[in-house]
This record gives sequence, C-alpha cells and structure tokens, in this order.
Amino acid sequence: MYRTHTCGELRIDDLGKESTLAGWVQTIRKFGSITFIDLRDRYGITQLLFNEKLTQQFDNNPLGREFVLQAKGKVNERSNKNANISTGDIEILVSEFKVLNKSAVPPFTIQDETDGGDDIRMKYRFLDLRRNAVRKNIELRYAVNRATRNYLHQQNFMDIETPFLIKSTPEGARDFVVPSRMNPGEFYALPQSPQTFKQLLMVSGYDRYYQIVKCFRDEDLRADRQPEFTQIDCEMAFVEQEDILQMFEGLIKFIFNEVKGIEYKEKIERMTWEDAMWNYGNDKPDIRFEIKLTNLKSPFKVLPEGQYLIEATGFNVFDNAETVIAINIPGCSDYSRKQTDELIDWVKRPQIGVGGMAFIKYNHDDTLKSSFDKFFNEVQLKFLADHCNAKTGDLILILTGKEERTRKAISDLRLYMGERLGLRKPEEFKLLWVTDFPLFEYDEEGNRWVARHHPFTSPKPEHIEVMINNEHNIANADKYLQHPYNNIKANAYDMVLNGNEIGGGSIRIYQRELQEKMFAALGMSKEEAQHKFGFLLGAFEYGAPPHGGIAFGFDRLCAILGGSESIRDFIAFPKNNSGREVMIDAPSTIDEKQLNELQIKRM
RNA sequence: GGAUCGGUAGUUCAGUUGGUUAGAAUGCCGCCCUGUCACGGCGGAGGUCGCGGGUUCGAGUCCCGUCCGGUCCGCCA
Repeated sequence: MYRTHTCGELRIDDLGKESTLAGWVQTIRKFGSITFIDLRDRYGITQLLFNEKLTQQFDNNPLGREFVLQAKGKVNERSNKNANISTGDIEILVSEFKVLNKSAVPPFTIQDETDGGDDIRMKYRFLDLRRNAVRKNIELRYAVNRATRNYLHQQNFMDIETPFLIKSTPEGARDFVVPSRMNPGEFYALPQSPQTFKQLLMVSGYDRYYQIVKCFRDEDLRADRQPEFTQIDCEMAFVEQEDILQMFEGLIKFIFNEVKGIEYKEKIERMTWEDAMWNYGNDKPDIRFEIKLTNLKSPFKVLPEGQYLIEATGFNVFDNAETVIAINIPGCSDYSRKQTDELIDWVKRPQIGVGGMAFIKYNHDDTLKSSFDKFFNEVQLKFLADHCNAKTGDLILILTGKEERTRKAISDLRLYMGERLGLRKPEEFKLLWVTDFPLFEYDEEGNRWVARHHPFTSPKPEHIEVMINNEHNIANADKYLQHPYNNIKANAYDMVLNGNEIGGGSIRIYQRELQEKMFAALGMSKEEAQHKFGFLLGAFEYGAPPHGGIAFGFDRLCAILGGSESIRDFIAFPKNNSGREVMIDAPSTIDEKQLNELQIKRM
C-alpha cells in the first residue's frame, strides 16, 4: 500500500496515528540536522519532519523539488502552527521514507504564484496542472459537468453519443477534415456540432437528448476560442420556445447553485434581439449596469417622422452620418481635457476604428459644454442632454458613422466605460435571454444571405410568407438594409451571462417542405440540398415531431464561473493561438507510408 | 489575410542617446544552521541578447527580412 492518507487529510484529531503519505516534494527546508519537507498531492500539503539520522541520509541521496516521496510516521502536533494550510496544525514525524521517483529540476516553480510564463507552462502543461490555481479550474470544470449531468438526468434527458467522423457540409465555419484510407480521395469531417444527429434522434423518439461533447471548427483562434471545444448539446421534442427557456433556465440556476453556491432567485430577464441592438448596440449586452444607448439618428429601426433628434444641424459630423448614437455616463462631467482626449484615442484605435467622438458635459453649475459648441446653442444642448436622460454631473459621449460599425463601437465604448467605472463586478452574475433573432444575415463578401443561426432554425410563423415570397439574392449590396429578409425573425434565442454568449439555440424546422424552402432561400439548389442534407429531408418524411434545442459553450461557461477571460485555463490540454499543441508538438507532418496509404501527395 | 505588442541567464524581467567585462530577482550547485513554512547566512556556476542580413570604428540597442509567442480585426451558421 502506497499511502494510508492523502496530503490534505490529516488534522489535529489524528494525533498519534501511524500514517503513510505519498506525494511530490514541494519545498525542502533544511536546518542542519533536521529537515522539513512539504509534501504535496491533489488534496493538499502536509509537512514532514525528518530527524537528524534521516536527514543525514540526504547527504548521499540528495532530494529535490518534485521528487516523488513516500513517508511513514506518526502524526505529530506542530510547535509552530501554520494557519494558512488546512493541515497546518500537524506534521508527520517521519520514521522511514522512500524515494519512489526522482525528478529533474522543473523549468518553473510549481506554486500558486508561479514564475513561469504562458509559453513555458504550456510546453510543460503536465507540471502546470500540478499547480493549485490550474487544478482548481479543472475541478470547477468537473463540478459544472457533474451538475449538468445530474440536472439533465433528473429531467429525463439521455446522453447519447453521436459520431465524430461525419460528412463535410461547409455552411458556416470551416470543417476539419480526415482523409479516408478505405475510400481514396474522400474525406470525413469532424462535427462543428452534432446538430443534424440530435435532430434525427428527435425523429427517432428520444425526446430528451443531451451530450457534453467535443465540437471542431477550423477557424482562427482567440483567448476564448479553441479549434476543439466542448458544448453542452441538448435537444427536446414536443416543445415550444417557452418550454426550452424554462428547462434551461433551470439548468443554469442549478449549476450556479451546485458550483458557486449562488441561489439565482430572480427570473432571468428577457430581451428581443432588436431591443438589445437598439439599447445596447450588441446582441449580448452586459446588463450588470444600466447605461443604455440613445439613438439620435439611425436606419436600424423605422421611427415615426420627427422622432430622431438630429436632423440638419449644420454640423457635418452629424448631418453626414448614417447613424448618431449617444451614451450618458453618470458622474463624469468633470473629466479633464486629457481624459476626454484619452477616450477619443481609445475609440480611434484600429480595434474600434471610428474617426472621432463628440461629447457634452453637463456641468455641476447646470451649464452645458460640448465639443461642438460652434453648431449647437445651450438650448439645443439641453434638449439633447434631456433626451439622453442626462443629469447634472453627467458626461454624454456621441459616436457617428455607418450603422453597423457605429453601433458596435458605441457598444464597446459602453463596456469600456463600465469597466472603467467599476460597474462590471466580477462576482456579480446577471443572466439574460435574448430572443427573436433575425433568421437571415447578409454576407457582404459573398453578396448573399446566410442563416444567422443555422439553416435548421424555424422562422416565426408570421414571417414564413415573406421568406417564401422573396428572392434570396439582391443585386446591390448597399441596399440590403432595406431587404425584406431583414425583418424576418427566427424562433432563436441566446443565453447571455455578463455580456458573454454562453448558449444559443432555436426551435427547428421539422417539415420537409419548409426545410426545402429554407435551403432555397439560402440560394441552395434542390440538388445541392439533397446531396448535403438528403438524409435529414428524408427523415422529416417519417413523422418528425416538433422539436428544438440549445447548446451551451461549456469551456466558456466554466471560464466565466471561474472568473477568467481565457478558456485555456479551464482546458487540461489546450492549443495555442496558432492552433498548436506545444507539449506534444501537434500538428506534425506524417511519413510517406501514411501519405501513400491515403493517396495524398506531399506539397 | 491584416494590425499591434513582445522574444536578453533554467525562469520572470531591467538594460538610458549605439560605447568598458550585459545586470537584478528567483531557481540551481557548495558550505553553515534544531522549529521552519516565501526559512536564514556565506560563496559559486550559469548568456549564440530568437534567427539571417545590413548600417557603423563599434549593435542587446538602429534598419530590412524571417521564425516563434500574446492580444485584436477579418473569420467563427
């Protein structure tokens, strides 16, 4: 038997117990004739005390950090206790020990505050995983996994595995492909999601399905994006949107409770996509803070005549802009020239990319001072400020330009100001459902309409006619804002947590005719639709039930619950920004024999 | 595909206007130390300044190229 206890287990109540521990040497503190060693395992750290005789043995067989050590001895009360660790009241008075394995000097210290940078820690990920900070994340991930399974199991969901080697249907993201040796020249694709399979399972009558499953997308990476990532993938039959929102509101609250001990009592707020875009400039607003946009001029929503405030002001920056949007920042009217300049520089950065920023200060003496005083008198400024719900002491920031870019920019500015003012508190969690997404989205590069969610999403029933009656392509890309497709809404919904999309889903199309119309609306020929999705269309002819579902980004959910920006910290073996796994050095070339078998020529 | 920041000791970093033998901390090695827990004290070793080219009397420092890493845009139904 290698051990009787773990290194996080023994307490003052265990005094006198004969115990054997095994673990890794965290630190060695030698005092001439006696030695302290902190022994570490997954569960904690226990101090070992070596007497003079045992300490002498180290002279011939030196011990180092990360050696694997087994030590036997009595549990002893410490004369100096350490309140910082759970086993701090006791130590093991070692009577015998054995080095189970030695260790090379690790390239960085295995401590909470490591001295290693990201690069070296990724290369030696197996060592990084020994660190408390990383292990806690991996443990949190398992806790989320467990809570998810428990809740869904209680609700009659079945975990059913779906295949990883499937057919490539490059609709949205690029597929990862795998050459087939037995079918030369042909390729499997790795699933971007089990979408069609879970729908087929609904046709098969497994009316509550889930899977915590790997998905693959061959696109460029980010701090919150990996080429292989994990989803909580769910589908239900005989449901309407409301049933799904209820069910998964339950799931997320259960997870909060189990994992964070947070009882999320209030009902999750809901907002239509249009309201989200209109009020926050963003389809995943962070509603932890109140600041909303004031649309002074915009083609986004048709308002009754005279509703927009900015018309022919003589100020070119406003007059020539497609869109003028303001946000009111409470309590910032005393920003100095330097501070407003700083904000202007911030919005001018390439990441935001607007030309400039106008502002109005609502001073404490009730006077108004703007960056465009030449064009507006005090009465006009007051009118604007009132419209923005500004009060004494507030600062109004205004961005102008093309609709989409301006809306995105002011949304980013809103988040930046929220961050600056400390309104995005890391330990506050605010959930939100965003509903009624557009069914289509215009792809300017491809000059065509694409499915915003995916092509299996059902349109709102009242919009089906519009979908069927309109040609999918338009000649002039500039006119897409006026296209009827812009007004078609889908039975689609996202769950948003603190400004992050953590899940999204839809009610699906379940009738062959409508699905065919959908493919046609996306500009897909009958033949193409049959070739790519014939299996699904065929299945819909055999009694497909109404169904819908949702998928949560598991890695991202874990990261947010763990208070981190980066999902890499929550994946045991993540890939770097270039899609490389630096520890095993993948991807790599393969040898000639493998290539020949696959009938692939080296470039 | 694009923008931007970085690459100097095992590790994390400093290195001024281009100028003597490239520094600090930590880690590592040796010696001393019986109550430490970021132990302490003394001593020591450790460098292809990512790589290639250029400018210069002289390059870690300036220029060009390239590779690697971070962040962002495009992309991610």
